[in-house]
Amino acid sequence: MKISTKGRYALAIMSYLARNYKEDRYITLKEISEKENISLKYLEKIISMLNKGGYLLSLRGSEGGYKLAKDPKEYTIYEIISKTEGDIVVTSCVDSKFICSKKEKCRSFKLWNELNNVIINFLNGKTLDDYTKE
Amino acid sequence: MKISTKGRYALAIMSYLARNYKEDRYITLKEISEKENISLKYLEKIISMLNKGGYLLSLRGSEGGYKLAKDPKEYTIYEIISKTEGDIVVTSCVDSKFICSKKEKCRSFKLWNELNNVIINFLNGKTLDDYTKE
DNA sequence: TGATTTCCTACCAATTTGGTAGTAAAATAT
DNA sequence: ATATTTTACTACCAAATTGGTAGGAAATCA
Repeated sequence: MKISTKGRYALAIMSYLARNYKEDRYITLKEISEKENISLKYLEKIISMLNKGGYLLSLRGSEGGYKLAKDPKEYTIYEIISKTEGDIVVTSCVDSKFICSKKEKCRSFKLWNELNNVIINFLNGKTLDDYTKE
Repeated sequence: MKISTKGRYALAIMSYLARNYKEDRYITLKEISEKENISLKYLEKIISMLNKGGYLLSLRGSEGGYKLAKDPKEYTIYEIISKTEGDIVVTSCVDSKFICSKKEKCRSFKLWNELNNVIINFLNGKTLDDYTKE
């Protein structure tokens, strides 16, 4: 029942980019690594999970780096966490891919599905902008 | 971000005992193991975490087994889960034992602490009786 | 062309998860 | 008494996950 470092570091990266959103420059992982005290190599791995399908903008070479593709208000915390940790499913039966004929009647499914929704609604209700300004 | 089998099986055990609460007899793990399809040895391990400080009543020998020490309405789901999984702490900094001078100002702490409370409140708001009747 | 920085693949140690095995101790049935 | 049942306790183990590291290729800019 834990958010791993992957998710927490992902949020740290995104928040760093959000705080520098107005400057509109590419920010290197080296800079984030030094300011946030996270290993560069680990950051590379984490950001590669975020940097898919145009979720971020990136550029190689000097003066390169990463920046947000859209306004911090348009990123939800849930998105950021689930891109790194995978979909939040407190038990595997809650996963929509999980096939179980007893779902309708199952006490256990009902409980965990409800808990899952409580968590997702909470994380979907907050944007990166909310988080960064808080 | 998962509830492990330990917590889920603990709930299955407790719910089984709750469903038989009115009969007022000791119920063997063998019976629960067969009805719920969980290995006897694993159940022993899990129930040993629950059976502490008078949380359950137990008796050895034939006609022995386990039964609830109080009414199903007086057990919360949170208690049951935390006895087997440990306290729910979505990040270690949320733990009251964790000392960090930045807690007051920390965005990250605020977010995870709030999420933690959302989860705990949800699980504390439901009793074993609610769960069993559902 | 040299420095910088992302991108990609592979590897690895430590921890957690999900158990199993064996035996001792207590209570009951015969 | 003693055989059976059932909890109680300790130790072990394989597989998966977590939290990284290492090395090099490819792109971009000065």
